[in-house]
Amino acid sequence: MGLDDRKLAVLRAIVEDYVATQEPVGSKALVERHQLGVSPATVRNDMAVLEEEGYIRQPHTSAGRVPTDRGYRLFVDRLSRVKPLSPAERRAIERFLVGAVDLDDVVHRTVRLLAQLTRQVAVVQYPSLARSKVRHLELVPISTTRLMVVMIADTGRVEQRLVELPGPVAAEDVTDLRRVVNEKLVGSRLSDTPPLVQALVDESTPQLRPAMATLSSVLLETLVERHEERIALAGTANLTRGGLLDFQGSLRPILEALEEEVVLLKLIGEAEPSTTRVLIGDENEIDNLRAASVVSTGYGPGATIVGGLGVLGPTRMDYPGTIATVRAVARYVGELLAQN
Amino acid sequence: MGLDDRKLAVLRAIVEDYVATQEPVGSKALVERHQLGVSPATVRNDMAVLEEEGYIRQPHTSAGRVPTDRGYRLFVDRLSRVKPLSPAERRAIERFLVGAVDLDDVVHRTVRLLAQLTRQVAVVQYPSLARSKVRHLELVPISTTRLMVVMIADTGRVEQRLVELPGPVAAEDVTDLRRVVNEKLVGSRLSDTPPLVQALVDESTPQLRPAMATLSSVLLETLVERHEERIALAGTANLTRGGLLDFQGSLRPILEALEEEVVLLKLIGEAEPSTTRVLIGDENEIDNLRAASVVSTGYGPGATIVGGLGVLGPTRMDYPGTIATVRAVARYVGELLAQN
DNA sequence: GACTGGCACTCGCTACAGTCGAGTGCCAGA
DNA sequence: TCTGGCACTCGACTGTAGCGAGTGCCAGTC
Repeated sequence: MGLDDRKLAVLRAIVEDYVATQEPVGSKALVERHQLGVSPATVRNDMAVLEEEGYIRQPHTSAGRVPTDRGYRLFVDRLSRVKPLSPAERRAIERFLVGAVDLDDVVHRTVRLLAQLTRQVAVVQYPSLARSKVRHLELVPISTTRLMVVMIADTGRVEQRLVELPGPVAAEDVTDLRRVVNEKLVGSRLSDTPPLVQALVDESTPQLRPAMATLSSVLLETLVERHEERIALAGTANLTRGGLLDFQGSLRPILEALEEEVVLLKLIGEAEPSTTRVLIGDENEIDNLRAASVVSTGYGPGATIVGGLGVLGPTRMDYPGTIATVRAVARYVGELLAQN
Repeated sequence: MGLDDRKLAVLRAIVEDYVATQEPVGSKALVERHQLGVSPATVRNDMAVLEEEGYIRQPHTSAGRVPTDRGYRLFVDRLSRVKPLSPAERRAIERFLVGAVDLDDVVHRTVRLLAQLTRQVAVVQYPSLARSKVRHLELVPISTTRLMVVMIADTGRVEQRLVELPGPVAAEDVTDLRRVVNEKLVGSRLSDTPPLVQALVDESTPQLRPAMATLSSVLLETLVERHEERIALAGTANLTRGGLLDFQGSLRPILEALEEEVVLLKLIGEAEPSTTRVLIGDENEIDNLRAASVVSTGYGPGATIVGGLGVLGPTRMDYPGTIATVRAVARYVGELLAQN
């Protein structure tokens, strides 16, 4: 088990070279390209140990070595420093994000930016409703028996839903409904609302009760229970970089997984404060993504987290660079949101 | 030039066989699989003529024939009948679309349905704002100098925008603004609003004028000029069907094109009433899509068109089936929208 | 004149053999 | 513990040969 420093250096060198060239790396080439201070033969011995421990493997005899998922894991955990971003990248981020006019715009710009900087598939979750507070609820009568409910969250998200009322409701009653709903719900977290919403119905006047019952059930159902998360995606074309070598030749499972919102949420939606999560290959719970790695983190104004963002790419990816970019973008987006 | 009936039958058989098998089709196989009533030799002669006219070609000598874009065009225009949908498909459409709770839901369901039925990439444009009428404009104060404008269109689309006011505005003034804006704009087409919006400013009281000016410029800019179109996409995984044979081996350009909203809009956004547009390979104006075909049509409540939808796939696609499905889905969606 | 059967020809595909070379494992020696 | 040397492995590439689907052409028939 004892991996001395040199063996670790060899592993690091293998990962770096393989990521750069996409070709199995041999002992001779390694010694030439890195100052390891030892001969190829020694490196070979180290490689044999690393292979036995499961950090690298040979695609076939008489070929160089390639890192395994486990090897990447060790590399990420212990052998790499997060690269500081280049000034050019910082500028790119700022330039890209400045001038966003609303939340939609912010999210779209962010996801494109991430895809472009990392040259990978980028995923951004809209601020989660579960973590948002109600800023305002607007009721707009569409007809006498139809209401459009527009909820504005403090994170900037706006959700609307059509409500079919059980019977006609007068304009004054709508005003009443609006007032009551806002008085009770504004400022509260959506995930905490169920009792509040229930109270709404109990406390309404008999006249308003039927309408309020429908309204509150729609609110509960669409905003809390089936809590509507949104996701933006960009950069799928990046999957085709590196020919067919990555993803063992078939993009199919990856593309399929990317179409499932549930899957995406699972990938990036479980963010914890100020952590960057890296899932490498097999560590991924989703079978379709066993050939991919995901780097994700949470973002939000200040220290709170309102959503997740991240990128997905081949296990053979530039982890230090990707991690740095994901973090930086998340931080900038957080700042942007804090300004609202 | 004279293509007699048999030659046309041969072309039709070639297209059908090639679409089904994805392999160049030879004279012998053709005669066996279709009742042409002539010998392979005769078919060969016909093939030679068809090739000379540019309807089919040989990938290489000593291989069968493959339709050219021009061949598909002739097939679509003159040799195929639109297949009626199977009852199972009709049921699938109804089952899928029933129960949609709002426009977002309708669009998402539609695009997934289309992708699933045609087994191709599906694209659905949200009802265009340019073709929508204003149903209601809501102004929600976020702070004393910030307003959220929520526009609800008669097509069900809801757009919101944050407006930074030049100075603080009192609550009563917001009420005034809301009343005025709604009085003037409700019921009008957004594309017709520029003069109306201008009038809004001219007619406001001095007190409201600065706020109204900002508000109206935002309205103009975001809803009319840079008229915000939305697009939903699904089924990209279907691009990987048929191995690497379709799209001459690289999905890259296709995926890139699909990421550009502008491109997608161009593809499906120029719908004309009750026409199904078929663009085959080279006919496509977008270079990246020269290896693909697009089948698109408009949809909307009743006879009006509010947006486009369609699918994109390899030139080697089942045109009759795809056309039928696209039309049917568009019709159902139209009916669904008409109910609102 | 249109169609057919026959025939020589083309050429991609597959299989097989041979060569090359990067890379390895192992071992004796420093 | 490291190193240089050496035999070995095996994938990648090359060249050759045979197979067969498919063609174009032509002479013959209805």
